[in-house]
Amino acid sequence: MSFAAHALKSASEICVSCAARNHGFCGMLDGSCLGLIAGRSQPAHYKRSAEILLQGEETDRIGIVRSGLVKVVLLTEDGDHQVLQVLKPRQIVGDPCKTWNAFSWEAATAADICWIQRPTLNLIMKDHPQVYRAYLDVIARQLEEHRLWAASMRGRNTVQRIAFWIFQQVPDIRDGGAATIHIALTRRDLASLLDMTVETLCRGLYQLSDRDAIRLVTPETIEVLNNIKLRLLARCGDGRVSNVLKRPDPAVTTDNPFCISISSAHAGGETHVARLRSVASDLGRVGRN
Amino acid sequence: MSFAAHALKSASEICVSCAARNHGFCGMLDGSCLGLIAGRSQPAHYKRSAEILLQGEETDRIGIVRSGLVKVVLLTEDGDHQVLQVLKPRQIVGDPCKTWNAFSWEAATAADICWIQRPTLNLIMKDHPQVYRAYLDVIARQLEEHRLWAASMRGRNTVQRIAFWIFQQVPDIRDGGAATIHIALTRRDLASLLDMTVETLCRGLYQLSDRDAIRLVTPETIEVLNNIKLRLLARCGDGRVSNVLKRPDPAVTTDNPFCISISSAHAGGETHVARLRSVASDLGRVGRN
DNA sequence: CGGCAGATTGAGACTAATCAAGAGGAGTGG
DNA sequence: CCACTCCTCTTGATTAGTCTCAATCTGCCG
Repeated sequence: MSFAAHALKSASEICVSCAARNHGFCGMLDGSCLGLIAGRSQPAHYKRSAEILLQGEETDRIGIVRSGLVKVVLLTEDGDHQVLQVLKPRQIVGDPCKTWNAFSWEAATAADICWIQRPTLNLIMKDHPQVYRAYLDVIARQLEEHRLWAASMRGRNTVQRIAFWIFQQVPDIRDGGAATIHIALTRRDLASLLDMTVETLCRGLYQLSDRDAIRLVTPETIEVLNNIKLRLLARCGDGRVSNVLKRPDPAVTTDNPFCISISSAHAGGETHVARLRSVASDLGRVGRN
Repeated sequence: MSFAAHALKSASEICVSCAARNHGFCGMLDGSCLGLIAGRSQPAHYKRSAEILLQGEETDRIGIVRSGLVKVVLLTEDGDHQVLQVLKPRQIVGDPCKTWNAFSWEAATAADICWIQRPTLNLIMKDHPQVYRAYLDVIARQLEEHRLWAASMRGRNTVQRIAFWIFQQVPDIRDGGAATIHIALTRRDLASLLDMTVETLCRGLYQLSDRDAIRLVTPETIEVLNNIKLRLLARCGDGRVSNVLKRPDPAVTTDNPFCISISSAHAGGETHVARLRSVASDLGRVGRN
């Protein structure tokens, strides 16, 4: 009992500083429930490129990313490893329902994982259905995120994909200002995530640099010089983008039409799509079919 | 009460013939729980290419595919349709946790959907936590499936992707035998799913036909003449990736399993690539030649 | 200092998109 | 019945984009 109390205490102390404490899975649980789980969870630290879960192995625990980045990789028969997704803090490592892993999970950076034994979680779940709810919510978000990511990679050439990724990394939404971002992933991992070769990634970065959208400070550090230009490069054909950028269009610079989120893409019906299409044609978007 | 009893009865009758009855979401529920849900569900029929859920709209219901194929599409700003995934019977339509839809769901073929109002489901869930469990399981499977699909599309050229897709459609695993499969999707949808243009899809199909792997009976019907050749053209291993990796390899289970993924891919690069290349030549590259 | 792994740059080959056009089928209206 | 349009499927020629192979450069560690 004293052990349990001690465990509970230490875990709670850990939870205080945890990024996932008030958000995601843990954030959806109430105090008593969180205490139960916290008392039975085991934090673990992983160095960069350490294996967290190995594809094909059996595991009876699931984890929550506390800090760092975790990549979901598929090991193919030819020994290649494909980065499918990069998980950020608060997201879940491992497959909730399967005993064996369909993928490998590796630390993309130094990372902390908070582990919970699956049987323990199942026991808690019996008394606290809200755990299911929290779990479902996080997994559903990861599914949506992955679908959106897959969609983002489509219909974009390599430079656009790179620009899009950088654009997503920019912490603040303020346009025009300069932001310094740190590329935590290696070139190899980033290239695999963006589905291209390292060489192409490298060339693409320098293309963005040549166009004064970003500045390559060090191989791991880039500075976003022009966020608007970056965003345009992320979604438009390179040919006519420069033309658009040369003539400052107030409609584009201030109230950028690409700010329109996907959710509202169909709200306006015909006229909305028509308007978007006209904008797209202005920018020379290379669409398919 | 009599109405409820009637609804329960009719729904149960529908359930009897439902493909999802004993599998997936419904299959994980026990009798009483299933009865509760069945009594409150509404079946609906959709014609091919009918909108099931519209991207950006709000919905308070989720659906289960009873029959037919449902495509998850993302409508881009330029009015393009991107097919992200194709859902088969027993899978779930709609986002479980969000009130607005991040994607559109459309009937890829004539399809039947079994709808459940979200508030109703939430009420049932309070008393029957197993519903959460079932729900989580199905969503997790869809996430895994989508991740696997994304991985399958990578590192394969267009002909390999087409061959891979056809190979997945073959109902039986019997090698060597001829099987006739029906392409339920339109060329446009299939091309979008495989991330290529319709022209490329068409050319690829005829390349497979020229190599006597398949025979194009009608535009919608193809006959698999040589399943082994098809699999080789798809660049599939003898088994699934997981099966290969499931075998306990002492080199893998040591403290540095990473050596087989990254290190060997680079350090032993020459010989490894050379070996793969020889295999590839055995399989017959689908180049122009 | 040399080895080593990662990052960068260059030249060439080749895949797949684009543009263009023809063939076939389904529906419509005269 | 035909002509007509519209759409899907198909094939051809061209070109841009990306991968491959190769070499160079960098920082890091023993």
